[in-house]
Amino acid sequence: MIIRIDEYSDVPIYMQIRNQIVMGISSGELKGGEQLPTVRALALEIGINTMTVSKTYQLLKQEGYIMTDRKNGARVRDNIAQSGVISEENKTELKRIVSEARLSGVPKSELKNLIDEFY
Amino acid sequence: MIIRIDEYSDVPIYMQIRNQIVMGISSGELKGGEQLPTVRALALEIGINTMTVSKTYQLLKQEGYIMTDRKNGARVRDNIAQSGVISEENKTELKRIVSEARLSGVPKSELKNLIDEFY
DNA sequence: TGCTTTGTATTATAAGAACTAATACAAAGC
DNA sequence: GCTTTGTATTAGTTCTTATAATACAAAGCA
Repeated sequence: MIIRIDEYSDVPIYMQIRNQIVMGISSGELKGGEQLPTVRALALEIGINTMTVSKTYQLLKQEGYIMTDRKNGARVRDNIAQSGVISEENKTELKRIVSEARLSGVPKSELKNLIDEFY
Repeated sequence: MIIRIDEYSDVPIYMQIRNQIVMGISSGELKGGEQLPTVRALALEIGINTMTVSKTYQLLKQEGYIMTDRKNGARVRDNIAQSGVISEENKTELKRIVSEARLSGVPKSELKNLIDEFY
């Protein structure tokens, strides 16, 4: 999987990596049990510090998306816990996005189409 | 309109205010031409610095949501420009939210219901 | 004319987050 | 023993955010 960093984005690098991996898991591009690049390999590929990647993996591990150990490196978890609910933060973010889209004249149907596309 | 600040949030204060005003405009709670609180009044109410509120208003003004002048203070714009498209940032954010929701076991229908609720 | 109120500008400062750097360590495999 | 893995440590830089204390220009009003 190719990770692309937007250096002009307000989103921190470690969060951009985290988000792309989460989206990769959801889309099926990254499958359960699949090995992720080593922290050193990914840091070298992107051109950033190894600790930044390490912190990304720690975050993903804490969130339950991946597992890490010194034997196998980092791998996508097979059974990701399903809370069944959307976090309050994401709900508020969704409301903000919908509000901005609505004020921009984007029709509701287009938003629903994006849900279909991303789900 | 009541502005509530979550002091534990990662979202900066000026951005929390900005987002709540944008959502207020979209929902209709804030109407075109309506006067917003003065920077000093809002700063006092929330318990923050006046410059923080001022910067929020400058941002909203730059984005085309409000108008400010020394005569009338800050008012919601009557005719907000409609680009008709969703920004790339918001599209990516939406994809992230949908991905996380899907991995959490939230059904697609629930996301669409939220679109209906927020639009 | 003075006073008030409006948003805004200025300058300085503090605090925290993000990222880098250089190095080292423990655990496991070969 | 050597390598590779994630991780820990310590230090430092840079940027953003927010505050503080004033001050200013423009307009309304008494």
